[in-house]
Amino acid sequence: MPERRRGAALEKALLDAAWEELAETGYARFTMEAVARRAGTSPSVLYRRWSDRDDLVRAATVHVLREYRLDTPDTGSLRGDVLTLMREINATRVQFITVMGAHLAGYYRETGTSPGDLRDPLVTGRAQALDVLFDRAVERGEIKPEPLTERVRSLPFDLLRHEILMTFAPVPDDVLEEIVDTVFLPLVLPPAR
Amino acid sequence: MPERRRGAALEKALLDAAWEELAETGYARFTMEAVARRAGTSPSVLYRRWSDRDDLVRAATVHVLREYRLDTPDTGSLRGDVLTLMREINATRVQFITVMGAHLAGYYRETGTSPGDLRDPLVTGRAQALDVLFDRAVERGEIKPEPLTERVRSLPFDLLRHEILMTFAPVPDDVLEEIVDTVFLPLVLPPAR
DNA sequence: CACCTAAGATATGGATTCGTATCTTACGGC
DNA sequence: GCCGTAAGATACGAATCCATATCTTAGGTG
Repeated sequence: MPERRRGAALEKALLDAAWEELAETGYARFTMEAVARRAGTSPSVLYRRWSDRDDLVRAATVHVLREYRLDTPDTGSLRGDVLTLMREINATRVQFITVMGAHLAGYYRETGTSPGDLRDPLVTGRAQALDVLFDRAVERGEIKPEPLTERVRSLPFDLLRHEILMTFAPVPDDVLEEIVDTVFLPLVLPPAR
Repeated sequence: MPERRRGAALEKALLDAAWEELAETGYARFTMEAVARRAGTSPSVLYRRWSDRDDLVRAATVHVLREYRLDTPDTGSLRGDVLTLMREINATRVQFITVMGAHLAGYYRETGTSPGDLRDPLVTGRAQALDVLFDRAVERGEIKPEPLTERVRSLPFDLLRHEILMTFAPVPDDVLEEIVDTVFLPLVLPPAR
């Protein structure tokens, strides 16, 4: 009677369910049975694909990671571009950052990894978008052609991530603007005096 | 034969054991039996004081929080003072920040709180130390008398916390210096040009 | 249309842990 | 030196969850 999913479609449904479960109940209460129930199937289907709980957690994380991609904004100013990126992250990644930073603690312990190991692939992807963005700012004459250090370039995003990790919630927009206007831009723009 | 601890001494030993257990095995594998074993006693002693697991976790966190206090450095320069504080945090608080930021995820979920709620009492305590420190920098003529925003004042510590949360490890000293020299000081010192 | 693979349901053994109950024994107060 | 309180040990029922095994059935393949 019920339609029976197969192959890739089923696998995606399982991984999505696992991720949602991770986000909602956390790693400590992450059970195979709950994932199966959420996906509308049974534990056997999970064990057929992943050997145990941690294997599934790892697969779900990688799966979600692959879906994330930011496209490069072009608002005409460095301020607008960076703020657009931050707003995008703030609107779509709070759950991911929360899970990555907090709920996976048990996973890190068992695998000897840390949140940075999950973050790095994302960051290198974003770094390319940032390259374009800073190049355009140089062309417009907004900033000097000397390349910025990686720390300064990632500064607004590090601060945003920090805020999210402290509050487990989206960051108010005026805080985003504060970060850009009182911390980031003063460091990269030539002093206006 | 064995000496039997009582009252406050016993309670402190129990809370310390609970905290160590939290730091070493994480919240997910935090069991009453393990805490009791580490403290050299039995579960009944724990249940006599705290109604359940989360109650003990909460008490242990508050207990450790109360013990933390930074004394205000006076090295003769703002750079030295801030770096001294950062090195102190880096040397003594990595475990606490890791537990606070990551291992307590389950606790936050149940209590509806977030790491920021645990951090705030610490920060307000530190803010007073920072007041003294910035006042001295003004007196020395290092920085202008206009008060800095809270965001800029806490910037090096937020970045330090962020680094620790990403790596679960102490931050290399040259990274601390990089944060201070390429991000913090350029924002608070008058431009040297 | 017959066959085979895998989906999905269900049962289960084993391990872990929670929280309570019961008992003995050390220690402090009087 | 007696006595009550609480420390500490031990046992236990109930619940949870992991991981596997077994079985039925849907759906794709030929």
